[in-house]
Amino acid sequence: MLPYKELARLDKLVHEPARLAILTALSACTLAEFLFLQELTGLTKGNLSSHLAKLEKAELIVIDKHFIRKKIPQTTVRITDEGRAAVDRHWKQLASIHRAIQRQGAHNENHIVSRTTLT
Amino acid sequence: MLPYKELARLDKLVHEPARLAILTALSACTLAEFLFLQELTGLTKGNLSSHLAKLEKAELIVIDKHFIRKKIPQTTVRITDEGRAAVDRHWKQLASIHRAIQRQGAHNENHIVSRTTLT
DNA sequence: AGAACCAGTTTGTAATGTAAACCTAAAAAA
DNA sequence: TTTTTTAGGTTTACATTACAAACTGGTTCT
Repeated sequence: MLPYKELARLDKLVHEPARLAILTALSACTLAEFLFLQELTGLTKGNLSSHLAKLEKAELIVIDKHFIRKKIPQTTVRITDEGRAAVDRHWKQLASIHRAIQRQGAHNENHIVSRTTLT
Repeated sequence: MLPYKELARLDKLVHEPARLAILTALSACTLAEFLFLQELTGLTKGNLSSHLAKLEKAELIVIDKHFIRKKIPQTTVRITDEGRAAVDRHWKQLASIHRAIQRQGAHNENHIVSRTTLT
């Protein structure tokens, strides 16, 4: 596929900044506490909560809500294999698209203009 | 800034897939025709039109609507210096954040879990 | 004249992301 | 003991967004 087309079609579930941050952070953890994740990403609790819900629905993460000593609520999050694959793929895709474009830009001297010159 | 925080705060005007594609394409051109850009990115006319409007409003591009031989309407687009700087910065920022995270991941053996372990 | 086409723009709408308000329970203060 | 504050999130409300579909104004074909 043309690199610009690929770029325009990136998976927005993963690409969205807050979720890319969450997924990337999680892919470096075995398990993460809600509040830890919040500190890491700088998101508000509300936003973190709803982004996590969206990621869980897509089965990219698993959320576990429980209580510490039957008292304090704690939410922990793990990335799924599918989630890890998705975020990995996304970073690789970004890099590969960017490389492809830079190579192309280098050899046509940056003067593409019209449809008629499209190769 | 913590890399995950930086990631979560990326400029969405530039980061959005369609617009990142448009800006990146334009930064490799001196000038581009509307229809050429459409072919390159695979966007529909409607979407391309509204994304372009948004980018123009932010002064990242300049749009010129004119007629060929006073007959056929033609819209051409150029990226501004500001736009070129923004898209350039964005790609560099993505790469640098990713590098920073990979380095960090490498030396703490991927078991970060809770706030109390945050360095 | 009418039909089809071209090059885009505008409109309508469903989904998105965010901040602010809210909830439940525990700990601290009065 | 009652009240207040804090902790750990969730839910709600709203403004913004992105997209597809419908539309516009002109042109060429028949």
